[in-house]
Amino acid sequence: MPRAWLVASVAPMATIQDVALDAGVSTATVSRVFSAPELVLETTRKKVMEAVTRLGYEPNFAAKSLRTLRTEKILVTVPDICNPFFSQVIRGVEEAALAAGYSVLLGDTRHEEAREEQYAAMFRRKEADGLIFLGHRLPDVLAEMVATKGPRTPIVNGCEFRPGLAVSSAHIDNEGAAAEVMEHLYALGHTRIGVVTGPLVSPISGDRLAGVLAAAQQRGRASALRMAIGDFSIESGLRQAGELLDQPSPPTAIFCFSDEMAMGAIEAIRRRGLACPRDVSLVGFDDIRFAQYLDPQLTTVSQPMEQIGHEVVRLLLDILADRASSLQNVTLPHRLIVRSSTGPPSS
Amino acid sequence: MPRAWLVASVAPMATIQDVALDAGVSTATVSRVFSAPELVLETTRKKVMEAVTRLGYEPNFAAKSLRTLRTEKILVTVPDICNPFFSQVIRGVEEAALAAGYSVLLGDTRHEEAREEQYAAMFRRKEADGLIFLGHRLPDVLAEMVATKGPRTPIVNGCEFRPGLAVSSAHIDNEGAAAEVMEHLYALGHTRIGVVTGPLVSPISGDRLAGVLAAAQQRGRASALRMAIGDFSIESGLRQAGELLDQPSPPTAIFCFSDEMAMGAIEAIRRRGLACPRDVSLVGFDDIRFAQYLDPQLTTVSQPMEQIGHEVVRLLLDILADRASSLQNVTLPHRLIVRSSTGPPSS
DNA sequence: CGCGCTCATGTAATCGAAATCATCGATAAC
DNA sequence: GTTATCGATGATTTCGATTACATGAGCGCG
Repeated sequence: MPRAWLVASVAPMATIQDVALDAGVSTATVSRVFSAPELVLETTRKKVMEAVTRLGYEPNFAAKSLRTLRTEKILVTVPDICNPFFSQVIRGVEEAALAAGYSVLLGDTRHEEAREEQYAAMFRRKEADGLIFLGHRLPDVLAEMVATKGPRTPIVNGCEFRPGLAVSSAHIDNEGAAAEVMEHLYALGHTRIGVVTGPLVSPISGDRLAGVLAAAQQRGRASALRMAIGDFSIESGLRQAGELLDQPSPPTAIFCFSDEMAMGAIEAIRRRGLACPRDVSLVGFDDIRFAQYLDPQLTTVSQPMEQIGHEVVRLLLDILADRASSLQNVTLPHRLIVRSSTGPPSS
Repeated sequence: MPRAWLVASVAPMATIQDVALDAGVSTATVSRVFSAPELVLETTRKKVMEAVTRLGYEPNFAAKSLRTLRTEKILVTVPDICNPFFSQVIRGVEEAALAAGYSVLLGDTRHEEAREEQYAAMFRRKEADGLIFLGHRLPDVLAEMVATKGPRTPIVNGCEFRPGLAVSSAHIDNEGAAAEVMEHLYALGHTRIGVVTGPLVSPISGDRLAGVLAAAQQRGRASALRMAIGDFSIESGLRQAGELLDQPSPPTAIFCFSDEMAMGAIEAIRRRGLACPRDVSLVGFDDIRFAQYLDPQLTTVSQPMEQIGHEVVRLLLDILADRASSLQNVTLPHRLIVRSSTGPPSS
C-alpha cells in the first residue's frame, strides 16, 4: 500500500517486508524459505509460502544481486547473430545456462571492436557473472583482467582458440579438419584446389589455413594452391570464388571456410554456366542446417555447435564455482560430411 | 584495500566511496558527475574523473538498479533463435536497444510454454524493464499484468498480432501479403494451388490463411485449394509439400508460409524428379538472407525484419518513458519479391 | 535442577549508488 | 547592512534483499 501511487495506480510488486508482515514472521525467515528452506520449520514455511502466493511476491533481483554480488547472468558476445552457425552455438549456450539457473545477456558485436568494448565495460560493471565470447578478440580491459586474475577470470572463448589470450575455450581441431578436407579432395584426384579463407586475423582462419598447407605440402601440391580471402559472408564467397574461377587455369575444387561462403560459391559457379560437382567440386565448413538442402547438397565439416555451447558454459560454471584452477582448452569432435557437391574432376 | 581478501588477491572493483575519498569529495558529488554533470563545477568534475580513471571505477550495476528500480535491460523471447528470420529481428532489436542504452536478455523458448513461463517469472522479478516477445503466446501471469496495468505495461509483441492480447505490436499485413502471393500465382495462370501453413494457433498462420482464402474466393477458386499444416521448419516443408505433390491431381504451385518450409519443398520437388518452376511453382515467406541463393531463387514475401526489431523497441521505449498512453499496432511494409521459383504452369 | 546444546527465528548490519534534504559561502536585492 | 536567493557540495536516508550474530525455547544429561 505505501508505494502505491508511485507506480501509477498499479499494485506494486510486494517486497520481502510485505510478505514478512503478512505471514507474521521476520524478513530473515522469508529469505530463508527461499535460499535455505531446510532451516525453517515446515509449518512456518507453509505460512510464508501462503503469504507469498497471496501477494504474488517475487524477490527483487537487484537487491539480491547487490547483496550477493552475483547476477546469475552470462554475457555472450557473438560476431554475427544472423550467422546460423553462431545462432546454433548460442542455442547451446542458452540451454546450458538456463539449466544451471543462469540467463543470457546477448551482445551482437557485428565484428566491430567498438561494440566489443561496450560489452566489456558492461562486464566490468558486473552486469554479468561471466563472459563467453565467440569472436577472436578480447578487449584490452579484459585482457588486463585475465593477466592479473589468471585462469579464474570468468571469461571463456568459444569456437576460436588463441593460446595468447590465456582463457579457457572449446572448439574443434580446425587444422585437422581442414587437412581432412584437402585429403578428401586429393583422394578424388583434384590437384588445382582453390581456397576461400576467412579474415586471416582470426585463428579459425589461420588454423584451417595451416591444415590446408600441411596437407598440400605433404602431397607436394602446395604450389598448385590458389588462395582468396573472404569474410565468411555469402557475398564474399560469391566474389572470391568467382575470382578463383576466372583465373587462367581455374581450380577444379574450391574449399570455402564457411558454408555461407560456399553458398556464394555455388552461385558463382552457376553464373559461369558451370556445374557442381561436374566442373567444380565444392566444400564448405560448419554444416549449418541449410547445407544439406542446397543444390548440390554440400560436402562440409560438421561442427558440434550446440555442444560447443554446452561445453563453454560448463567451463565458465567451473570457474564461477571455483572448481578448475587451470586453463582448459577443450577440443570437440568434428566430422567430414561428404555429400554431392564433391566428386572427381572431369578432365 | 578493505575488501581485498574477499576476492582472492585481486584488486576489487573500486566503489563510489573509494572514488570520493580519492578525489576528496563526497559520494553524492561523484554520483552527480555521472548522472547530472551540469550540477558540478568543472574543476571538481575533472578531479573526480581523474580519480575515476586512476581507480578504474565503473558504477556497480546492481546498486544503481536497486535504487532507481531500472535495469536498462530488455528481455526478448523468441520461439526459435536458429530461425534466420528471428535472428534478424533480434539483430534489429539489439541494435535499437543498444543505441538507447539498453541491453538485451535473450530467451529462446523453443516454442515451449514452460520456457515462456520461466522468462515471464524473470520479467516479474524485474530482471528487465520491458519484455518483447516474438511468439504468439503470452503467459497468464503477464496477461494478468496487462489486464490490470493496461497499455502502459512494458510488454510489446513483435511479428505477430493478436488483438486479444491488448499489447502494442509491430508486424506486417500478413493477410494482405498472402493475398498478393495468391494473386501473383493466379495471374500466372495457376488454378490448383497448394498451401503449406504454419501451426494454426499462431495468428501469423491464421492471418495469412485468411488472405489466401479471400484471394481464392474472389477468383472463385477456393475449392481448388489444397492445404497442409506445417510448423515452419524445413522438415515439415519437405513432408507437407511432398504430400501435396503426391495427391491425384497435384497443385501446379505451392505457397509455403516460411522460406524454410519452401527449402524443404524444393527438396520434395527435386526428389520427385520434378522441376521448379517448370512443373511446380513455389513461393516462400520472409525473404531470409538465403532465399535468393537457393536454386531456383525463391519468390517470397520480404519482411522488414530489422525494422520490426527497431519498431518494437521504439514502442517499448515509449511505454517506459511514459509517452504513448494507448496501444499501438504498427503495420510495416512488406514486398512481394518475384524471383525464378514461380512461372506459368506448364500444362 | 541447572548447564549447555540445538534448533528456529528475530535483529540489525550490509551491499553500492541515488536522491532528498541540509549547509555554507557568495551574490544580489532592497 | 541585512536578508532572500542561488549554486555547489556534503550528510544521510533509502532501495530490498542476505546474513552474521543474538536470542530464547526446549531438551538431555549429570
